Amino acid sequence: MLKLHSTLSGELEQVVQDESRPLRMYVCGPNLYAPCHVGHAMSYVLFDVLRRYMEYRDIDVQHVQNFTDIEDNILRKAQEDGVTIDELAEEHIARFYDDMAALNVQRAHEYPRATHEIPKIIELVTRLIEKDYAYEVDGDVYYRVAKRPDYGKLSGQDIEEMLAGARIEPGEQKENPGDFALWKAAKAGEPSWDSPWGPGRPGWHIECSAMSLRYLGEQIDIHGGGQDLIFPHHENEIAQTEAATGVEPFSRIWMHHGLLRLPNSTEKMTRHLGGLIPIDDVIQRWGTDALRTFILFSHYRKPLTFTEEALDSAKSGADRLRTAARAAEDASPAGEAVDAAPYREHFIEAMDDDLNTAIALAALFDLAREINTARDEKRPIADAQAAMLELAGILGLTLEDTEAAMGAAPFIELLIDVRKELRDAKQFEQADNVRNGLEALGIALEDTAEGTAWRQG
RNA sequence: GGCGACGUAGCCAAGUGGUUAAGGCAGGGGUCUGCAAAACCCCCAUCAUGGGUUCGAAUCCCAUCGUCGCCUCCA
Repeated sequence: MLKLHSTLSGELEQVVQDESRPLRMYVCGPNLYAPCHVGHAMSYVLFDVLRRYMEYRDIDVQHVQNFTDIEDNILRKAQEDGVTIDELAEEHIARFYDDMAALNVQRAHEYPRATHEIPKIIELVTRLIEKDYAYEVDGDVYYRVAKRPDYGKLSGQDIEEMLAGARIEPGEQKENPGDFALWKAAKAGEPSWDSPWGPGRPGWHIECSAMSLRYLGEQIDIHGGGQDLIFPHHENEIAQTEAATGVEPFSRIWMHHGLLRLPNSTEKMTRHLGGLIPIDDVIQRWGTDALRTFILFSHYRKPLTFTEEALDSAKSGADRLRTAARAAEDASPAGEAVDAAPYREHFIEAMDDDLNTAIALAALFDLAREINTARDEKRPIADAQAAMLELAGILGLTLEDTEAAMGAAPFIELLIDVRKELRDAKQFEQADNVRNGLEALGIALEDTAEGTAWRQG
């Protein structure tokens, strides 16, 4: 039984699928004003692993992730670049899909965009006004926080405390400093949509509520995102959605992960501050398996620091798994075959316990050792290797050589033949030149009793 | 100031009351090899500090020091 920690209850909650429908998972996606960085990769890889594992455990998942394509940063960036917000969004959505493919992240079932959901947003705001949870002032619509006694339940904040510290920006006409905008009246030059309150645009939090309601219904099973979204974003989503539907809790489980920190710093990575690391840079240098291994080496609720050393270490580890999973079995194996069952059980036990990927990986490393030992002893390993690839696949690890290396395979084989002739002639110096030359290109040769194998090193 | 986390070997990191504190990386010593590489074997921590609770604590409590996140637009 899979259990996940919920921020709302502070405890482990059982993940169970309602028999009448798929399990509903909503993950907060990016705001589309800049490319995604490694911190986003960490988030999306985590939820990808969660989904893959749930599916492995025969849970049918409906996975929705939003694109927020209207908010202050996007308006500002579009203006700076002299493009429309739509053009800006399209550019970053295309890049997002490329990044997800490179990360081996499975596509969500739906990727709704805020600006494509305006009717649903207006409907939701209207309902909140009707229920007296929201009020309109000069074309702005605000959520009335004080009407919700349990406001703050997710972040553990006390409403009185928060209101004491909050401020009203100039030009805002809130009843209460803690109130937040559901709808913002259009300013000159900004894109806007017609609404019962005049032309305007949605506030920051409302789009997620609207999209979640439209694509997943009034109550969902898992709502996820980074810990930086707990307040105010998710707190406000809960307030809006529960007020509008009367259904509590809006999401059974609120799942939040720790944030990635910058190298040479102890602070989190964020696009506001610069110094970001684009996802494709990391994948080009270390590879997808290494990046995913780096992320999964620690528990998702803890912060993680991005360092080159840690990525190198993760890459070496991933290579070790790949070597064990891909090594050729002896031509005529004999003796006791490796039994992967105990490792599979260990893996499942770890994953069930709030997605303990560090222990799940440890189980794979233990299995790798046993496979390697059995291979040395010429015992059957193929079944165990298949099990290993299956379990690694749950973590989204392919344990494959890159396409570039695969494309070069015929040439590498040719050089191996040449080197063999040199070795047979005891011309070791020249043979070593071939090997060293390949190594410089990232190809390592390994001489075995059956001949010479090569791999990416 | 409020709320929430965290501090385990050279590095990353699991473990949250009870056999010898997972796993990875790096390092040292072996086996194998023409030499390597890979692989395998062996070695490498008493858990920030100080108290306390307990038969027993890295695990619970208190204090101290240090670090981080959130407290309105960030995964």
